[in-house]
Amino acid sequence: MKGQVLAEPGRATIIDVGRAAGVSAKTVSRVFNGERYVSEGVAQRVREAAAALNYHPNMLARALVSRRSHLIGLVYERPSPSYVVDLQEGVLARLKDERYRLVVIPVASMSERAAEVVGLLRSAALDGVVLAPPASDDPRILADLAAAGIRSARIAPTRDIEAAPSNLIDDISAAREIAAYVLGLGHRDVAVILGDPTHAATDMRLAGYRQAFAAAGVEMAEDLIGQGAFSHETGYAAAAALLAGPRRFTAILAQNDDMAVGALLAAREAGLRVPEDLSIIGFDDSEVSRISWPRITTIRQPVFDMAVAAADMVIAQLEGREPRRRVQHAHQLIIRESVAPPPAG
Amino acid sequence: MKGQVLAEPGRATIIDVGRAAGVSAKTVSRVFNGERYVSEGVAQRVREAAAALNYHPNMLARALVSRRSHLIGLVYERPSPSYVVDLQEGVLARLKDERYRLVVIPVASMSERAAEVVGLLRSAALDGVVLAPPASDDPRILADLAAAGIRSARIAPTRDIEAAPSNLIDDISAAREIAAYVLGLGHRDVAVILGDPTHAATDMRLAGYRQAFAAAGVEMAEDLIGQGAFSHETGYAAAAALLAGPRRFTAILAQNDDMAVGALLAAREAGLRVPEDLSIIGFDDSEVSRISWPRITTIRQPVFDMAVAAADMVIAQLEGREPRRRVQHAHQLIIRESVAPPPAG
DNA sequence: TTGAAAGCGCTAACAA
DNA sequence: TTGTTAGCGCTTTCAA
Repeated sequence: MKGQVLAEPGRATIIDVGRAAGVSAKTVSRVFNGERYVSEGVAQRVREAAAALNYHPNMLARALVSRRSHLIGLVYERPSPSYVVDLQEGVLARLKDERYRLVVIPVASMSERAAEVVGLLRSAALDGVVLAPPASDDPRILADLAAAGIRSARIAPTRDIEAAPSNLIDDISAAREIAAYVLGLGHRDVAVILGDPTHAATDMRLAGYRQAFAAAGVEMAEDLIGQGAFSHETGYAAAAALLAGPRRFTAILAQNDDMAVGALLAAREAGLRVPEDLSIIGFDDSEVSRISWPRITTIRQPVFDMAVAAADMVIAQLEGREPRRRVQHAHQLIIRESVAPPPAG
Repeated sequence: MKGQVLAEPGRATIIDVGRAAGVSAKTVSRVFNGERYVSEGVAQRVREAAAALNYHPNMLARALVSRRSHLIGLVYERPSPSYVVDLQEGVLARLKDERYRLVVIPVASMSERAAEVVGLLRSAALDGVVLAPPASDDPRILADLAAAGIRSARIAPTRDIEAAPSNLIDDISAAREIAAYVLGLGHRDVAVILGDPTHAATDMRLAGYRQAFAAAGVEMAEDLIGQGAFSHETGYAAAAALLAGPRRFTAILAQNDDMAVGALLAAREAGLRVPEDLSIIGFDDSEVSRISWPRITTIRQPVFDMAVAAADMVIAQLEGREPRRRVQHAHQLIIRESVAPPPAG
């Protein structure tokens, strides 16, 4: 029995391995980090000793000395489940095989955000973060992150596009296209359901709709603009309110798919057939748009790809490479069964 | 100029704060950890110095010395987005205000799992993990976790219920109830769409169906049992195959809601009305069951609550408290519009 | 190609 | 009530 004993948790350290292999701790470190200048014989001995002792490097110690936690955060405000999962899977796809881990940081609401991000900065020891809306548009968050030396990349920001690496689609053009498609089918009385007003996409998409109406020479009815917040429930409520109002319309432009599906339910309850009596249009091409009935005509926004690219931008910065500053991702009009020409009458 | 200078990252340490406040590092540590035995005057000075230096504790250093990363993992195999999000939100709800962070660890498939979990053990420095199916049923994973000293709690395990803290519903009874309900309406030719065979819930739910059939004295048609894997697509495919087969049936028992919605699509494409011509039954009460049309009759499984409880069990262990070993959560039959008595003919 | 010494920023244990 | 001394397990000098 020597005076030195393994710590109670029984976890072997680099020193134990070194002792067992008859080398210094530094040499063990070299082997485990794949550094050059270790003779193959020594490396072999070290590996055997490590295996025998069931040694695994302590990430916490590594993190302390290297100042790298290998933790990447994903900050988002809970929209629909499928959007969140697309986002996460995209980031994870890029992190895979990279030694980085994903920490999810959903924030409940605008008001909570400030405190939430302070907490994020102070306590989470993140190396970098991917910011989804609306955090991606918050100048204060960007400033705090930069001040704390936390790398970031953004999904769908609309302001200060150059402030941090960005991944975008052209929301205005996309909204214009889909509205033009609807108007092109002959619709003239078109309702709109807006998303959360704190998300900049809400304004951009509305601007795109307006451009399409202007180009078609159709007046947009301001009293047919309902307010939602990107959820199924708010889409349902907004559509129900519009349908209960005095003004008739033959199509609804919802600013995302969840609200479009909510509107679908409201239409059914009002006894309307979709698309024969009422056309319903979404945005995002999220899973619900594909599994609803009828399936929703929408704009495909490559959330997964955007998340992959954002994660890549964060990693590039962490590795000292220059990240791409701004990637414009392609959107696409997806025509499905929820839209038809307006009823003859 | 002293010889000692702040590190380039400019981040103040506990020593800098101590120097500025005229106290030792340990005293600063006491203040920041809310320990007793610090006079209010000193505490005040320390706080002011910390604020002036923009000091924030280094979590990595804390983690090293306390042997706590404050990271909790969530291991799951990607089922539907709404299930995943329910799970995450449940864990996060319990972690909120607890200084723990959630690291998501989706594993692609059974085969990947072993290596994935080895990686988890070795590299992620997790304090604890919540295991969703099918990881929650894997004895090897449980053994490895225990060996590594990582606390765990499980969602919906079916084997070795006492091996680690568990959260369950009574899948057999639940499946029996919903099948009994369908048989009670008069259905006799009932198809089944199974979930992923590697998930134990698949077997349990089938067993429950069988019990109901036996109790009703109805023979279960083995050639009406289709294989799915819990996804919308597999539900669609399995239902389409059954509908294309020779044998008629008036109801489909799908083992989750996603597959039920897939079956709904297949029924529509086959020109069948749901529920007039064909009843469709799901399981889980996930979001899709509420937003589909018709809405799906299903069994409510409180995934969110189970995740909250599982996170609580992990935290209890980390704090040295005795966790609850086994919580049986209540399920509930949710009757909606996708089921009707069999057509008269 | 290898090792010794120093220290990352913090806290536990003890002393004052 | 406060401070001192040792590390946590690893990597980074720098020397051999």
